[in-house]
Amino acid sequence: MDKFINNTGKEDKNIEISRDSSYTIADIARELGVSKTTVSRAISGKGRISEKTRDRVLNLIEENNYRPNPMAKGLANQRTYNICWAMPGDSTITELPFFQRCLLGIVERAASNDYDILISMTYEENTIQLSRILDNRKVDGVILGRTLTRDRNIALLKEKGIPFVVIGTSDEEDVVQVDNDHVKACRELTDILILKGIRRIALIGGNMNHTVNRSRYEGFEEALHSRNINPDPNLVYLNNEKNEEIERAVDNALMHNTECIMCMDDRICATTVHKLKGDGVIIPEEVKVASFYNSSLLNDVKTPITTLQYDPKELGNSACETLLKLINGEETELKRMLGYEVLLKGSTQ
Amino acid sequence: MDKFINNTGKEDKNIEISRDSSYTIADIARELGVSKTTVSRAISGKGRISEKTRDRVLNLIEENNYRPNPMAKGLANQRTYNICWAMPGDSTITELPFFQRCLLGIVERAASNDYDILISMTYEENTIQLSRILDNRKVDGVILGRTLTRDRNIALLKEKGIPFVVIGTSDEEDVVQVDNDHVKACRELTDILILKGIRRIALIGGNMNHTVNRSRYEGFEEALHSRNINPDPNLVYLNNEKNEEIERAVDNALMHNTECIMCMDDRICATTVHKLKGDGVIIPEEVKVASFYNSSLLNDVKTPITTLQYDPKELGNSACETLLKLINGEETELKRMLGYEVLLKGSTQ
DNA sequence: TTGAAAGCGCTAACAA
DNA sequence: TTGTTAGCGCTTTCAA
Repeated sequence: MDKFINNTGKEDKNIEISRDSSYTIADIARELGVSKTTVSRAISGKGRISEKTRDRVLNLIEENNYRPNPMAKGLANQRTYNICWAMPGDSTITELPFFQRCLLGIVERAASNDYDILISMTYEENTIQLSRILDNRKVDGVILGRTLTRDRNIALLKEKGIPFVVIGTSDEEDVVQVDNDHVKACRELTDILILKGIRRIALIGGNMNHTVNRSRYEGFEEALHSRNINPDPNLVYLNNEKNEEIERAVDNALMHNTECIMCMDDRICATTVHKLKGDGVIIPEEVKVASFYNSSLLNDVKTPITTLQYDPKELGNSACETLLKLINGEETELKRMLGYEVLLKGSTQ
Repeated sequence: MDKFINNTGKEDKNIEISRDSSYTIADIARELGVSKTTVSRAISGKGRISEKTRDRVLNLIEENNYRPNPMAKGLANQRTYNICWAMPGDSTITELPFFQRCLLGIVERAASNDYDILISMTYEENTIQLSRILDNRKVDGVILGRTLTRDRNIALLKEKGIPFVVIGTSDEEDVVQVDNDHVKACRELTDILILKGIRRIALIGGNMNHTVNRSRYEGFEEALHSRNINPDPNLVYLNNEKNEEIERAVDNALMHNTECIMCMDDRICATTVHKLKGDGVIIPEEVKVASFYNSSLLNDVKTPITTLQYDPKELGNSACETLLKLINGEETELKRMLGYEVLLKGSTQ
């Protein structure tokens, strides 16, 4: 422990190195016998300055481990150098690793541009939390973690006129989006199952206010249509939130002779698999199972599940990159689609 | 959608209400014919001011939905009004709902004091991410989400001299801690099992560099000792990280005739239960199972598992409250212990 | 190429 | 009770 804590020699050295935290641009200027302006120019790289003086300044800065005071810089530039990560606060969703993984990508990208991430929770019903942060002007832009149909948070963001990027899809114009191509991915996975000769595919889905679920449904339907299969309304179960609802849907699907149960996300799939096991239904012999989203929730399942796989960290990274461009007034695509993978496993063999 | 987005009437009204975002204290002063100081005093409540003028100021502020510029305020006060939430970035841990739930409590408490949360990821091996945020001085204090033995992040925080609170336990002096009483909780749960007549209790544990795991082990051992049971070294398996290691531990425990497998956390428990099921071992008839931590990971298990239960949100809330006190120079306890619940379920009957 | 000075929006010591 | 003034630490215009 001594090694880290009580080595006073090291501590002293550090105190010397990092100096007082209120070591300012003025101190540097004085030590070098130049003006604050010159120092500022050396740091920002803006304006003319001789190589020689720039190097002198930069060296001293390096030596003293000087960092500009972010608030002074912010006040002068009218910037906070913070980005808001607005993630759902609903308890069922907080459990999912998806948003944590996005965050990892966001933090990484932000840090490399000397930006930091401020957290806000969002809710379907109200926008007060996000409102507070926007009103307080603590951030230069916002990444919205999920989209809803008629999304009140998007409305709020537009109203406030702050740069923002959504992870997800939105019908509204002028909303910069980054998303996986759920429609295409789900169409492809469904189509593969159809090509395997499966016809009676059931779909158990979640909240249809979430645009991601709409996209998944759309892809599913498109695949059926393109193969001239009429979707059986008895096999489509949407808007299931609670475990009991999902279990009931499984019962109904079995009753209607489904060959394969398609789950819209990993939580639905975990519950479905658990229910099937409890009922002694064997996967894939008696019924096949596939999921439109993969996560560690499905790790502990005996039969590996056929799923679609995305990379949430890359999503976050990309969303952050796009937002930084917006903030800096650079051009960006309005809609950026990231890839996916189809993982065919034992549950559909 | 119109209702939220295109109601230009509403939009206009809002634009009028929230005014230009660069509406400042000087504008208020001018409109009211008073000085900026007076306005500042009305807002902060510091210094003498007549009720009448205060009300006049406050009313105008309300009307115009004025918010002080956080950077100007910060620059003048030498405060950021931000708190850093330093959570583990290791992928296995990011999956756990624990830290998200803590965050919920932290955000809630911070917001009610007009503080915001900045994210930093921490790692066992390096401290660069946290270093960056501290050097940049974007936060007034830090909440460290977990503690390690010989924790480099704690060393860093001490060195920088920034107020901080850890969630977890630390041997070092002068570290303000908020934690559940793991030692006591684990002792109690273990003791209950002993009282049920169980003698051959196996323990499968995780990384012993994490202080939480040390505390759990301590509680387990204390219970055995106090009942004069000699812990069988063949039944204690520590430092298991990968699933294969856990599964091997389960095999060994069964081989050594364990009556009950105690898991140090929910992930270990989920893997253990899955492994037992796969091997056709029936819970609780052939072997009992209990866990020192409960979470949604254990929801989808057929036999409900006996566990200890904590409230991570309360933990976050409490840590944030404590940190705010530290920042404001108020007194705080050095160590705050929160409660727990013992949930006896079918897995130990 | 460099510097003086004003300004970003707020606080607080001091004076009135 | 209120106002004047001088900062907080940085950027930027304008002048040298």
